[in-house]
Amino acid sequence: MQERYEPAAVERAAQDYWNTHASFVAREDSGRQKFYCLSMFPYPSGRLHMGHVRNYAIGDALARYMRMQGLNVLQPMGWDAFGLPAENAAIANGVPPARWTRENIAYMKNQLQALGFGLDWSRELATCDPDYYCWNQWLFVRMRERGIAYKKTGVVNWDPVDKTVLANEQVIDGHGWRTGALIEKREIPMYYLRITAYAAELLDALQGLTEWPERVRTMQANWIGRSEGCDVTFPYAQDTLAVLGGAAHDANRGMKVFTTRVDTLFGVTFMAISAEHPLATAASAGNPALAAFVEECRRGSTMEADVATVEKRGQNTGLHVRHPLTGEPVEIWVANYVLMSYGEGAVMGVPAHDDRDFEFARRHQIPMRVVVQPAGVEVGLGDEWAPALSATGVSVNSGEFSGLASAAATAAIAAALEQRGLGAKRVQWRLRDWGISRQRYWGCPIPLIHCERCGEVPVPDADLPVRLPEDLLPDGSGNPLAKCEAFVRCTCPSCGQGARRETDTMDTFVDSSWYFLRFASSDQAGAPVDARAQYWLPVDQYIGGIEHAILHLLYSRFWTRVMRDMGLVELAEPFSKLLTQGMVLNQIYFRQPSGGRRVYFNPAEVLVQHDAAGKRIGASLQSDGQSVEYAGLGTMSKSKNNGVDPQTLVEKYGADTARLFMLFAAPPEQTLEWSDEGAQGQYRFLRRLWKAVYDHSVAGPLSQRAHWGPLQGAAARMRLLTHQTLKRVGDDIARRRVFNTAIAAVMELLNAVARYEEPGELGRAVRHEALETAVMCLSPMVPHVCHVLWFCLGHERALIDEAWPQPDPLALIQETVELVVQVNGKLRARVRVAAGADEASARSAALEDSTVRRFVGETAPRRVIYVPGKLVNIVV
RNA sequence: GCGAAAGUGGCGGAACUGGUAGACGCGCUGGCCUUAGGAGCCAGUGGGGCAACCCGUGAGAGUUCGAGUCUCUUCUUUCGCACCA
Repeated sequence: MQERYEPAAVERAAQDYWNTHASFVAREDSGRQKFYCLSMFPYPSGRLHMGHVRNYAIGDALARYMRMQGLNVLQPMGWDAFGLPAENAAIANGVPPARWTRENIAYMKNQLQALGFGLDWSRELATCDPDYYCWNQWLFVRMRERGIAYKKTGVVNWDPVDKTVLANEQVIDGHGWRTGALIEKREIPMYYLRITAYAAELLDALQGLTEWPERVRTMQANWIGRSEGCDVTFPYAQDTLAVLGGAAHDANRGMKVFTTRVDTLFGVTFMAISAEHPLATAASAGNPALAAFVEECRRGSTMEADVATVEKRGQNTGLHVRHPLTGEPVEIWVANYVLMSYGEGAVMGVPAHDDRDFEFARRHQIPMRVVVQPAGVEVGLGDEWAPALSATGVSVNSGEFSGLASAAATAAIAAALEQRGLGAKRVQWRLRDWGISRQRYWGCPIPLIHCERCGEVPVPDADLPVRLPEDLLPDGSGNPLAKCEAFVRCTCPSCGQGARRETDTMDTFVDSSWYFLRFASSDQAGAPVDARAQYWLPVDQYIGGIEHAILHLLYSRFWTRVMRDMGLVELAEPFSKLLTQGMVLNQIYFRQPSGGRRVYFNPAEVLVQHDAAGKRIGASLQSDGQSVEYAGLGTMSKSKNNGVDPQTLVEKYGADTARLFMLFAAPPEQTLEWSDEGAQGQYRFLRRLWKAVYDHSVAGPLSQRAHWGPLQGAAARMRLLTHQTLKRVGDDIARRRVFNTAIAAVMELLNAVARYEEPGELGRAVRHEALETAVMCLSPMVPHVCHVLWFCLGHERALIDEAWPQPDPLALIQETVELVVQVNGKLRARVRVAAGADEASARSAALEDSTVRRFVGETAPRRVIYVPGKLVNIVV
């Protein structure tokens, strides 16, 4: 063993060993309990970033720990390889997305391997490979057959200059990112997946996901958004019928809305419809002011956050509906806050009992009518009314329903509506069907053919996959597939005549909605999954960013159920246990020349000045010594120039230090702040560990393995700490899934070993056990250095193949324990008592203490609280 | 706007089930060693006070023998909002 810790050599040796022994190639074995550990696969953006390192360090630590517990572990890796950045890179550099993506994959695979993650590369997949997306297409055709996939129109962001559909990300403040043109909303036909058919099941099953973070379950439940309410039809008045003409689809019925507060029906003073509502278009015909407003609403982005924060504006159509119970005319307004994509594209306006309607009515001087009197609130319609808006109470001004409590009024009014055929109780979901059509090149082609005679025809299974041509170059103006005649021209599978291929591709969320199933049988050429999925699934531990808490996880839960209903898999829930990892942040530094734009400097180039107490007092740029401004913490990004390349870190300190820092600096679920000094500190720790093992092992092998009898003094304390550490680390990893405290525990153990100076063979044996335990406990987190140190400690077998040891109960026995003594809840003393001391002896021990006596005084305690083994609280 | 979370020393964090606030690490201070290094070792480090002690977990209230932890109000920050992945 050499004295110096040299990470490069250590890591090469360990990785060579794992590779030659195929340590991480997983095989199905029905006789062994499996553990499927999955970290979300990366988008191949070019280089690994710190978020990846963190994600995979967590997953690998868990996988290695479970492997040492004797489980049959599968930890695969793949590439979420379709997506917009490849097209952006193509526009910027003129490189076809396929080449760019594949080069990135090759580079990043090298980086992952250098970090020494225990991955089964034999199952590697990339979603841009026809072997994979073939099954997206096959599954899509099956879903279309079953009515899960269907076609309807949807709203997209349209850039009128580039004449192209933009992603939300490409819309900046309502303008196109490249052209700067004002974005318009445009309706186009698209394919949707009927996720709403599974809404109830997806919601109910959340209760069974007890190993998911509570907040993720809450967010999903709110997203699915079950609400009980009532459909209400407001019959059209004569003026509206005249505008709609006889052709309108529901002209003879009326305007349908959904409400959760039908008890406020008598408070309706207006109706609000979306600018995209058919009636809005019809009413615009002879009304220039309205037409201008509808036109204005068509501009701007489709994002809900934008729509919801926009100033609530509206325009009266001058048309009316009739109140379903009173027959009174009600004005119809077009309002910019009503979404066509949610519900019916129309809402009833009850200003006195809804926040948004209240604001809208005030702005447009629409009358308000109070119809619910909450208990103990003055009726008034000024600002003071705001807290009462959504309250329930007793119905007033509601005809025959006045005097009923809100719940009773809801039931009675719904019944009255139903009797007239103008309404019915219904459950409404916030969840909308999933639009999967994208007018983009770098994605999975939707396998459809448009034939003039036969209409829309799916591509027959035998002709799948529809291969995406890989040599096209997007230029920012529309989908290059649409201009590729070689792709578009085809023959109709049904009539044999010339036809045109669909050029829309699928949302990349489709790709990631079932990749975890494919890993179980990635070499299966005849089906998307096979019987091996039954062995490996569900994923026992899924790890990924909190930003995926809703969409990706919900789509995957939906997709798995669809495959279940097709008989392809038996499970419904793909992920048993979920860990949502926090983001990686770094400091942001900049200078702002007067009148100029901010120039950002990478924190690595910045020198921070401290005062004598260690407080940060300023920062300057290393190169010129002039000061720079500190702008706080932010996620690592190019625009803020605060990224840290993991490659540099690995080259400087090695993979083990990179992993150790990521696991030590924060618990997995919290955000993590990058710190160069922190990483150095972890490197220092690994060096100390190395030195400790070196100093111990140069003295030669142990003369004999110890037979542990009862020990005394320092040796007993050392063994106690050793086995306490083993217990703590196991609990931290297996139960709590936290690594920072596990690592801290080993640091404490190593600090104690350094202070433990007992000479002789007994001392050496105790020290040996402590060091062995430290190496064992750290090995899931820093596997390379531990692999080598394990051999240095005299073992023949590789550490990865060792079984995780049990703590020795004998070493954990303590004869006395320290009790905290409080007087009136304030800490006053500590006393040692026998381990199993009863209340009487604990109490008398506490009262013997001089400080305690001083605070208790001469009077008898009013009450004494005793928590065995922990504390005595004397109340006086 | 709606939904979800988080606020603890100079900094990252620990305190898991209501029971010792600040483990572990970084930074900083002093010292030692030295073929001088961004190395290693030792000691100190929440604030106040000579001390006994007192004060301290974003702010404000409450429950309790006891609150960082539970309840309510409030402020700030972060994440998601359906075409970024």
